Amino acid sequence: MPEGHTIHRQARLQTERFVGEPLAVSSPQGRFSLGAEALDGHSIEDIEPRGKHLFYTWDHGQLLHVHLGLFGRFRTYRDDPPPPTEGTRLALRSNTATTYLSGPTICALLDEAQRDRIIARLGPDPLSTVTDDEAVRHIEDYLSRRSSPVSAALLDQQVIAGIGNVYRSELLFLTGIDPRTPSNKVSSEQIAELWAETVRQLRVGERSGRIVTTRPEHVGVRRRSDIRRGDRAYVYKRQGEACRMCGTTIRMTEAAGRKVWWCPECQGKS
DNA sequence: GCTGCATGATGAA
DNA sequence: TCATCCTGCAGCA
Repeated sequence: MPEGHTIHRQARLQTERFVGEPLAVSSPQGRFSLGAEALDGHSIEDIEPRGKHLFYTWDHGQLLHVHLGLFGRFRTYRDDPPPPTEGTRLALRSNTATTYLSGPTICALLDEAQRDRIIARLGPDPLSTVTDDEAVRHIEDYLSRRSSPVSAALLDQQVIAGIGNVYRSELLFLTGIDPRTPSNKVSSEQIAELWAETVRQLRVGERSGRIVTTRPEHVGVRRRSDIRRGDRAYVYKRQGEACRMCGTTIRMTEAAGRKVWWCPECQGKS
């Protein structure tokens, strides 16, 4: 679930459901009890997504920081929520909705200086208001200074904030870039295209709540909504299978300690 | 029931 | 590069 699109989607949905009314806040699991106590009965004024981070501003000035990490998950219920599971770190309850957070890497109160430091370390967020020129310039600047593979750079949140391991493989495929290309050998045109594709894809992900990068005509259906579960990606986790574009066998390698999949024919021929 | 793996990130070595 | 933290689930006995 959790790449940048999930975070922005949650910010949007939770804003609709929770902002502006007093909430019952608790930590059924107990690991955030003190924090929950400090928030209980107060209301959220603002929820700000940045890359994979969520920052909640409360009416009494408290700041809540949530990062889902690899396992974190929000579960939201409109009417009668089931009892929270044992692992529920944070429960937010309004009159009409309940959200349970489990498995986050971070769920903690912080101050403005700490928040600002986190934000300062992040590259442009494709779902926030940054101009394309600024973003491309930032990425170009960063990539030009390194010779490590572009696939490693793409997981670095300082380069682009919000890309994770699924989008990494898919975006490199969609832009025809070989994942092993040294960062400083990626052309300006490719960087501009990579950014545009990133914005496009994360917007689709934010709206649909899932990562779907394939186009209907490439997976044998008419409409995007008909795309089957196993057909949502061009290369991610498809090692040994045929490329949906050219039929070449998809390959896998590792970069930045995580798996990357790519098509040796569609990527890196330029 | 147990094992391994996963859309993440950090700090030590 | 490795170990570590966070949870859930598929696959297997």
